[in-house]
Amino acid sequence: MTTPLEPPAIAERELCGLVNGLAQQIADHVRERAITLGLTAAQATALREMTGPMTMRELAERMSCEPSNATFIVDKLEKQGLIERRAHPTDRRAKQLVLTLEGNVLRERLLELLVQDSPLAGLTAQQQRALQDLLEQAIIRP
Amino acid sequence: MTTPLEPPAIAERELCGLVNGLAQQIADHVRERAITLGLTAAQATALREMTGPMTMRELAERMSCEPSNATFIVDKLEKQGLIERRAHPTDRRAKQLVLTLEGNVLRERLLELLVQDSPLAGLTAQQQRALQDLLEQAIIRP
DNA sequence: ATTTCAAGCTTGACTAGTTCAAGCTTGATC
DNA sequence: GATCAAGCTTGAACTAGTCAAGCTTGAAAT
Repeated sequence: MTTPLEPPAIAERELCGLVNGLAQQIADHVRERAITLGLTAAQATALREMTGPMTMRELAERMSCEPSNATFIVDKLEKQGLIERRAHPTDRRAKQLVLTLEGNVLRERLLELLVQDSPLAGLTAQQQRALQDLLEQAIIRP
Repeated sequence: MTTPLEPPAIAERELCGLVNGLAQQIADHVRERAITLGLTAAQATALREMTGPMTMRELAERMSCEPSNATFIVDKLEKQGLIERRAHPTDRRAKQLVLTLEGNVLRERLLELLVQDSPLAGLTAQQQRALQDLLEQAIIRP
């Protein structure tokens, strides 16, 4: 059943495992840091993606989840006073999400925490650049 | 509030975003392929990590989750006849997890599917090797 | 204008996944 | 032997996520 004659497939399996491993470490890292701020991982992701005012749909797309799920997450952030649903200036159907002052402060703290002790800290700046180039090429843009 | 004087931190934020992006693509890929085999993503992960007989705790560690969660996942796999809980040969407290014949077959099919059309297919063999080197160095081994 | 259809969001029901605390059996230590 | 720790399971609780249904609104066609 073993196929020692196909080194490329085996290597790619390993590579997938490595990427998965790194992804998991990053996910764990995000979760740990988020918890210290009283956030869950999903809430932290939402906060991270809130680079500016946007609609629910935009946020959902950035988080690659369904709008109904974004509703759920934004509910939590709203209860904590981190985000606001405002009337969209041009489309009355849509909500415009805006971070509160508190939300912005927490977002900055989160981003700082995420960089500190990141799983990528073991690489030199040059290596990080090389990794970035490879990842940019690997990631399929739809 | 913005700090334009710290380019390295900004770059690392981007890099984190890239790794997260790749991780999400891989996760989506895993989920899609798993579904075609009648598995959920978590079940597929468990199957992938079952490189040989191991205890519940070992599997939980490989999946980086709590043992109780492993119980939950293994229950599902056991109901599908893919895995067996056997008595551990030396420790009567522990269970020894073993894939059934069917489980092994499905695992091989899964691993093949995961390699096909992987998000990493856009890289040449040489680039994949370079990526592997970087990831191996980046990943912290605890 | 009016109708029709699509877009944006929410709600409710449901499922999977996850953690935690509690409890049981067994192994190891003193 | 008694005690404590390890391995696993159970049950309760919660997060996250999907899907279908429904409401409001915008856009497009008639």
